[in-house]
Amino acid sequence: MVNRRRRLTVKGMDDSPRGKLLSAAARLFRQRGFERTTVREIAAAAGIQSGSLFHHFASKEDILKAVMIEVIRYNTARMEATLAAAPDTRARLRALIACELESIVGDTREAMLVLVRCWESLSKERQAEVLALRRAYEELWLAVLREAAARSLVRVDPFVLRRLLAGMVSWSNTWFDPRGPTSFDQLVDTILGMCLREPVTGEST
Amino acid sequence: MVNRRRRLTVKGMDDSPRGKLLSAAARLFRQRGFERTTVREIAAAAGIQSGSLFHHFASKEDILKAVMIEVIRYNTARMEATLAAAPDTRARLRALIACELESIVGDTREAMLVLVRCWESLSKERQAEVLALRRAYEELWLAVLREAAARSLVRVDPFVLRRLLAGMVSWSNTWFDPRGPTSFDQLVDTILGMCLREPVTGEST
DNA sequence: TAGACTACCAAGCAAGCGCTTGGTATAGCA
DNA sequence: TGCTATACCAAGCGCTTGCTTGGTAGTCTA
Repeated sequence: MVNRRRRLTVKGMDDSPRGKLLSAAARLFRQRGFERTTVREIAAAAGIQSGSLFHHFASKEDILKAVMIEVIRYNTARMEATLAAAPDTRARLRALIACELESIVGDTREAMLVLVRCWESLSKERQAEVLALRRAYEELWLAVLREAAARSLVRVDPFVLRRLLAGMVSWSNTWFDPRGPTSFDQLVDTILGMCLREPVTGEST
Repeated sequence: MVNRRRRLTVKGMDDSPRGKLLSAAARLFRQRGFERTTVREIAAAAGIQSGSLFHHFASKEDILKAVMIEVIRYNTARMEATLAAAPDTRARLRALIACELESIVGDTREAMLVLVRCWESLSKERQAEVLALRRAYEELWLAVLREAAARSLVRVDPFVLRRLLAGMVSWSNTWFDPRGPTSFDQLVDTILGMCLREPVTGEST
């Protein structure tokens, strides 16, 4: 299902001049943080001079926003496709966890870290724009969690459970190593098991 | 037990000139981020001129490190005291969760957010110094989690469980409101219930 | 051919930053 | 009294930053 071996380029971050800038920016923002990444560095990483960069983006902050928007779009689409293929509520819940974890530790890791770590560097206006897009993604989550609660699959209130899950998955970027003792699927099942009313068979790690 | 109504000053951040600087810095770093907080702003918030600040700290980054060290010390001491008063393993696990949550959403909220959010702004050398101190705190966690696993109180491997818990608790700073529908104690019990092998009675939110 | 569009270059501006330097003032102690 | 330590002030240094400005070059279309 989800290809975890290859770190794919986020859609929208292709080989066009704009795409190259976004890719370079995502990587540098993740490595150095937004504030400590200069436009000269981004331009150099994309193979152009710094003044040229302002032909594509009005400001450094607009680059940050664009990185965030691209990764949200990509992962929302993936989540929708994956949900559509899940046969029941429990499978859909597992798919949510797996997709979000994949976005954080897999192919869109860099850009997702930018979303989480550079959020405060975005102005309130731009945050609002990004949040508007993020809302659709969050609705996917809440719809499935409400369904799971209605079927007594989970014990915790959907609002709270979503946030506890977001914490577990987001934090995994600080420690999860797919080559470590815990595999990706094991971690997904562990997290799922912590949410379900009854333990999952064979879920212990 | 834990006083959650009053936002206490972190020890070490008293009314001395140095303490006033640390308090001001913690607040500004949390509000603006490390990079976007200038030494002029910190000095002004503490009631002095910016040049004077370097009498107390060698660099801006040393201020950041000091904020982190103070909050780790304070919370480690609190955790130790709280654990000493817990009668059994389950109570100790609950105490860990409650203490960490209190540090994140309660009295040391500002400084804890600085620890989490400004971590990347610290040089590797200083990160190592802070981590050395943090290790004692993490050992408190792992000791209790190992005990819980040995008594079959929890299903998940202690190493993994600690990290999933860290995610849930850390992320709570983005959403938890003590005046909201979920109380502090309810949230503690919810998180605890997700860790235990058997559901906690009356734990649903 | 000329104009519009895309994409880039090079130079440099204005603002702001962490930190230094040379000083003053006060308190405590021998 | 003189020295030391603590704590502060004020001015300014050298450097960095995001962005502007004036330009060149290539492609496409009427």
